[in-house]
Amino acid sequence: MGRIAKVSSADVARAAGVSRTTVSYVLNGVAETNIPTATRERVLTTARQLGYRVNSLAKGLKSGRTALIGVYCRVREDTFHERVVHGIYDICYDEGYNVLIAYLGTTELIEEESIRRMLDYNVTGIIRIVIGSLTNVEIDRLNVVQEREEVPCVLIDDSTHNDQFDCVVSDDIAGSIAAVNHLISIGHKRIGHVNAGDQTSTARARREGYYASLRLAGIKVDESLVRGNSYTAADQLDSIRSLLAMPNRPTALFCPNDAAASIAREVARDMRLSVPDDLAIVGYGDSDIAHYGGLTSVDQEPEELGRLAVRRILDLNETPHTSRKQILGPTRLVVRSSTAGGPFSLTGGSAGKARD
Amino acid sequence: MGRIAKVSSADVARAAGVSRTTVSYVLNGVAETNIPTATRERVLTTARQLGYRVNSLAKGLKSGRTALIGVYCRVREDTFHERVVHGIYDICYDEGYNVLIAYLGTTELIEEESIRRMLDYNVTGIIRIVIGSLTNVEIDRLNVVQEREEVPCVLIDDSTHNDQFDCVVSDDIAGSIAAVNHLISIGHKRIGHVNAGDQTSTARARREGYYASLRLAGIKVDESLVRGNSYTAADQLDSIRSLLAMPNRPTALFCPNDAAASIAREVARDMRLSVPDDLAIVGYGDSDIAHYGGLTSVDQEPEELGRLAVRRILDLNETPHTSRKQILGPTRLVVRSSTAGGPFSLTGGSAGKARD
DNA sequence: TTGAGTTAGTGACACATGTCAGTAAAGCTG
DNA sequence: CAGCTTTACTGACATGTGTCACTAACTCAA
Repeated sequence: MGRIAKVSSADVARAAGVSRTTVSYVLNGVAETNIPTATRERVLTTARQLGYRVNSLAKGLKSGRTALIGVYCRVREDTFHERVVHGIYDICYDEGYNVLIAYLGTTELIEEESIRRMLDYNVTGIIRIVIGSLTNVEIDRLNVVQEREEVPCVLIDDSTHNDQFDCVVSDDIAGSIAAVNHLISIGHKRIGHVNAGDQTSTARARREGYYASLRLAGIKVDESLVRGNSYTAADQLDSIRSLLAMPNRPTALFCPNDAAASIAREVARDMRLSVPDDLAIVGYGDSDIAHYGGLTSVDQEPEELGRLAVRRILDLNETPHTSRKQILGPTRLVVRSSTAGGPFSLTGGSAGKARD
Repeated sequence: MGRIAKVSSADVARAAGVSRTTVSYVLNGVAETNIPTATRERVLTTARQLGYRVNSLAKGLKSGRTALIGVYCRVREDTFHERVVHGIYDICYDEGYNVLIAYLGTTELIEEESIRRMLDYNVTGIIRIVIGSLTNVEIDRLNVVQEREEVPCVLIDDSTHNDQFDCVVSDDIAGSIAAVNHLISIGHKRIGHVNAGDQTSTARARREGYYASLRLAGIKVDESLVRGNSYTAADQLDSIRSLLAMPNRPTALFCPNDAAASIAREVARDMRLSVPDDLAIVGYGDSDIAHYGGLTSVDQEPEELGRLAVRRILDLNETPHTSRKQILGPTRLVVRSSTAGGPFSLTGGSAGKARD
């Protein structure tokens, strides 16, 4: 009934009739020592029989490093974080790592303390999922972690500081080009862009992709079709209303996130504009909003961003002093009824599934 | 440049001119030993000056328990998980705990191993976020954790096994009653329910709430208005189509999740039915789908479920042998345009915010 | 036979902590 | 001032590892 005493390597040693050192050598596969296969097998089988598991705390205490990876972000925003963390766990599981997570609020104090607590567990690395942009205080703090504590840090979804930190971002330019190319390919020429400003690297890249696509297609850029300067919903609502109020309004909108696309559709509904006939809409991120709302969108495959980040941490852990690297993740256009017409169906996209 | 050597309690002892034992007593506030305030202060200030932090690994190794709480779930489903984990972190932060997270796939092996890894770190407790229902294998495994390893377990969002496990669920009956009451209050009498079957406790409770609300209002239950028997999208699509194809079809639908509500709206659109005039729709969960799609929905406040679960774990940790408890979390009806009409606005609900 | 070299393995330390048992000094009491 | 109690503190052990340095036994060529 009571707690089962955990078996230690000493227990295994006793049962196998060897010293604890031998057990350790066998279990860690130390190459320099030559242990005959007979005893090696004997140790391994008794370890298995006793259900031995290495004590992660003791191991970490001794070695100064645990198989833990810390992940944190400020606040929840649609399903992006969660998909990233899912990808992070994928690789961590395969590599024998565990994931320590923190959801910070807006207070600086909490961030400081949360990072310290991760370091208290001697994590192998820290992944910061960035929404928006980092403050100077945050940058300094991460620099301390990286330089002084020598714990590798990787940023996800922000390449603004790619000179100071390793970062993993999805290829927003390629994704945006695919999105706008799609609109062009179904006949649109006046395509509006809900600009999200210069603050974030994602907003800059998505706008850049928009311009690039038009250029590639030989469509002259009309600057009056690019409006807005932040990701805030209020600003997006304003931009969309003003775009659709133009005398020769755009026939399609490329939005930098699904929230904006969703707002656009609601505004269109208010204006009695039919989607996609009067107005085609493309969002970005392939969130549940897009999946369930039938919005064409660009999937950033956040899981893959998470996987890439973990792999980078593990690389840095083996060869610490490589130069900073920016890694691009894939994107994928998911076409739905907001650009394609036709009746509603359940297919397409990977963002969401039914839950209870 | 190099790694800063971490300060140990021995360093503090040396600097303060006392023994390590004294440092330990002061820092842990051991009551039995009488340490004069002078030395106590001296120890505390030198600890602060040196930036001393207790080594969580050594502490955990010695005490057999770490300030870690393990959380795991099978797969991502809209934003529910993430909001729960956010709430979990809230309390964990306040109480000095860290959160270990695992996103399992569908393989049994991964679950077994993931739990074992958490136990390898001597976690204080394990929280299982249930989507759908538990298999017998899973139940057995959690029982082992709880009984043999004596690590408290709490289930979130499933009360089916409330005799064996502590669980935290949102009050689905109350939430459903509020939702259906709302439909009744705006004049609906023929209200359909997209039934999600008997497999999950949430589905049962939401259906029960539907019946209860009708009964309270004195509306006779028409069983032909209750269709479907699972949470799968295909089944829901069938049920909704069949409900809306009835000769005297319902004027309102109460759906057991937002995915179904979203499907209902798309089906209505295909049928040229106006929402909410021809058909009012209420979802459940207040996910991003609802928030951005203007769906009236019931917010389960998943953060609160997470908070309650952590508090329960901490309680169980202090007084282990209390009997199993089922804890109910609050719900909140969020009215939007799918039942209320009026132009689109940005207010209402807490599920989502704009992100980059 | 002897010295060198190999094989197979072990003892002991260090990591940072919590805590039990012990102890020297001081204070108090009769 | 002996004897007891209290104060203020410490030494030593235990937790489970990884690993360095060391050794006893054995092999083998000269």
